[in-house]
Amino acid sequence: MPSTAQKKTSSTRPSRDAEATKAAILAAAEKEFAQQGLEATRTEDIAARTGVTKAMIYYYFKSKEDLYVAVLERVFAHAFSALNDLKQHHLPPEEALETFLREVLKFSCHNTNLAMLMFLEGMQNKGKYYERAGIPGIYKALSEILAEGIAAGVFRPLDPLHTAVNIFGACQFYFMARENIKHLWPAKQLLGKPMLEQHVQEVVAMVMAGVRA
Amino acid sequence: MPSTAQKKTSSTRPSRDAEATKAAILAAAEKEFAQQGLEATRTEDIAARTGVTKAMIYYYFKSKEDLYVAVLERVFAHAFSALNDLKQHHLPPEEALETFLREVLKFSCHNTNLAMLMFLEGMQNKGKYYERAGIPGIYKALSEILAEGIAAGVFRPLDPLHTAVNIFGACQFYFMARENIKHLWPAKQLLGKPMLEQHVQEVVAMVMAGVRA
DNA sequence: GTCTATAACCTGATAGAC
DNA sequence: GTCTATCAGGTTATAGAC
Repeated sequence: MPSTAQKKTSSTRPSRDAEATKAAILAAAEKEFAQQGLEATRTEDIAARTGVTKAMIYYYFKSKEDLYVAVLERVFAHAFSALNDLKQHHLPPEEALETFLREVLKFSCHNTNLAMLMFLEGMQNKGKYYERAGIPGIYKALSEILAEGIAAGVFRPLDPLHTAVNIFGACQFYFMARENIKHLWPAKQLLGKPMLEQHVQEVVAMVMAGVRA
Repeated sequence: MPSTAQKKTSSTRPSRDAEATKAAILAAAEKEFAQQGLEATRTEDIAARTGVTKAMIYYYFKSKEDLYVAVLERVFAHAFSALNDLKQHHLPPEEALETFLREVLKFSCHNTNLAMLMFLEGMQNKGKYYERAGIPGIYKALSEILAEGIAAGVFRPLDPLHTAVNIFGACQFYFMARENIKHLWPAKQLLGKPMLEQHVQEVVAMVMAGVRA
């Protein structure tokens, strides 16, 4: 309940700046939607987090749903297209897998809300607001890399689709369960640079070892 | 929006049976809370799913929050204590890890809402309704097994805490992302027995290979 | 134990002043 | 562009009949 609608507009965000206000609303909405999902998010909370009033949300975005779609669009579009582009390169399986993993993790580290938004959208809204086939696409891209590696004999026999899902789990769970796991490192910032770098390293190492023949 | 409050009480659930009604409410509430979280869940939807009226929820549980706590209690208590009991056995690291994995997966397969409930409770309510230290406990139990394996030389050098989190991710993601991944297997039942058994097998194989020295 | 009806409250969305 | 005031609709929770 962040109800302290502190009006620090003048310090951090110039008053009467359309672009700045719109961006601030989008950023605040992203955090709220990633935490609560579409329905449970209150426009009042987004406004408070932004430092403007509720009316501004309806001025820039015509409804809560439209704001939600705008948030998803902004966060997903870039990430998905970059992952699908990797398919063009046709690297040898081991390199392809590591490259793919690092790319997925790059996006997740860069926007730590991505995993949550994707997942809540699927679970709560059944993908109603973001079909795009982009989500199945990334699982398929990964499973194809795995299948090629098996055929080439560099990966052990495994089910490519199941393993693709489980690999994504290893990559994303850290971000999705952060409130459950943060007490494991009382002195560290879970989303700080050192911890994120270690997460990437540990996931890559475990997955590569986990699939190798 | 399951608003068809079909009154099939006489067929599946005898009218005026306190225990049956209470159990039916708990079961329906579990599904809704696992999907929507506490705030976004509507008592009306729970009632409709149960086949009774809203008033019954407040008769058996005095508030939505109390019902939520009852659901968490019922689902978590058993699972966590069983996992913590494993620590007593002191098996060799490899056996201990595989036993632990299979136990975690047994609970997740038996109650496919467990992962979602745990995770939404952490993310949305910051563990307010279910601290119990049970959640950190299971990560620590797993990381201790990993640490022992490294010391014994049977596991490769890895960060035990990070790896424990990532292993849980590989186990649980399948259940949490089910709406995102179900289209990958158009002909199969994601939560049917054959698929769950394959999930267990794939996770165990990948994790064991992923940590072995 | 179960239902219907309703009270009290909250939230998305709009109108209109500045 | 931004705010205040307000409405319509929906939600939790309760009262009281059966």
